[in-house]
Amino acid sequence: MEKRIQRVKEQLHAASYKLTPQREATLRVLLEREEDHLSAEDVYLLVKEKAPEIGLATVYRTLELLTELKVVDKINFGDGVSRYDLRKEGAKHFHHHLVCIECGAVDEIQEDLLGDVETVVESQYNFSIQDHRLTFHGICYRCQPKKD
Amino acid sequence: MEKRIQRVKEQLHAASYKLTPQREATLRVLLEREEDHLSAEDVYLLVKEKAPEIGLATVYRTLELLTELKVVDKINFGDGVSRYDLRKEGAKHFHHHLVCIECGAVDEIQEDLLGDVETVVESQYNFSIQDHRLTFHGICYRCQPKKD
DNA sequence: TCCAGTAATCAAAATCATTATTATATAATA
DNA sequence: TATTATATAATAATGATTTTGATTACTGGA
Repeated sequence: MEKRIQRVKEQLHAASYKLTPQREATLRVLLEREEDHLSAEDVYLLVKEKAPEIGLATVYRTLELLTELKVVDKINFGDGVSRYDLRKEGAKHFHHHLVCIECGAVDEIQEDLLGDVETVVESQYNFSIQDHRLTFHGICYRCQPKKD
Repeated sequence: MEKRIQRVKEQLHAASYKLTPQREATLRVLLEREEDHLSAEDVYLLVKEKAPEIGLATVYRTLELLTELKVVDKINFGDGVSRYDLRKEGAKHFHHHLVCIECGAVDEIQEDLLGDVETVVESQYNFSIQDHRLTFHGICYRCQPKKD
């Protein structure tokens, strides 16, 4: 954990920003809740536990900054709020999501399923892919009708 | 064009809604601008040319209704506004998009590239897929650096 | 150490997309 | 025609996000 914070600190410095206590607290929340897809509000409430004097605007600015530095991904599942996801280190690509229409859970797929598809798109449409976003909507394993 | 309007009219009636002049004007805008990905505001401004007395809320309600009937798809590219796309008739699946990070153009891919991927996801994650959304971000053919 | 200049912060107000409300109009039905 | 349900326009309200203005913290010289 400390190592990752250290690395983000270096990234910030490289872009001539500083790792302030507020930014560090925000980052720690993101690291602790790595598996979740937190909204800005969620992050704010969690950061407040560590640093009660922080403001919502600061959290927004920090998340935006981290997005810019590609430390986090800003995702939008169409539910009206932006969510923030820590990028796996070294991951070039956005991972994929399974959104359950029953319970609303969002699961992740880490593997890159799109290798072949990308090749087709690149050549057929002469489109130079930087990133992709793939979301499946359906019913997750937890909500599958039980057969008994 | 008239045929498609007629068909939507039937769909509306089947769900006990009516094709009011405002709804028809909205639908006509969508048909005329089929290739675009219009925001609610865009649609509103265009409909206003035909039917100046229409209100923004009515456009929103109409778009919502058409989404419900699966006449249009409501898409979110993460730019803060929802966009509305007429569904190709008979299309079961959402089509895919190529979003250019240079010029902002949004192109469409009609073919379903995800058949194999879906099979993997369904079996491996025990996830019953209803729909999918795939967006590639990159540089479109128009913005490719010319080699001269 | 003191100071100037910049960066970062908080709190509050502003903005933007969207939704809810309300009163009115229009159409469908008895 | 009287009654009821639907749809509408205009406006207000909402909720997420951004901007603003005043304040504070940090940095590198005199």
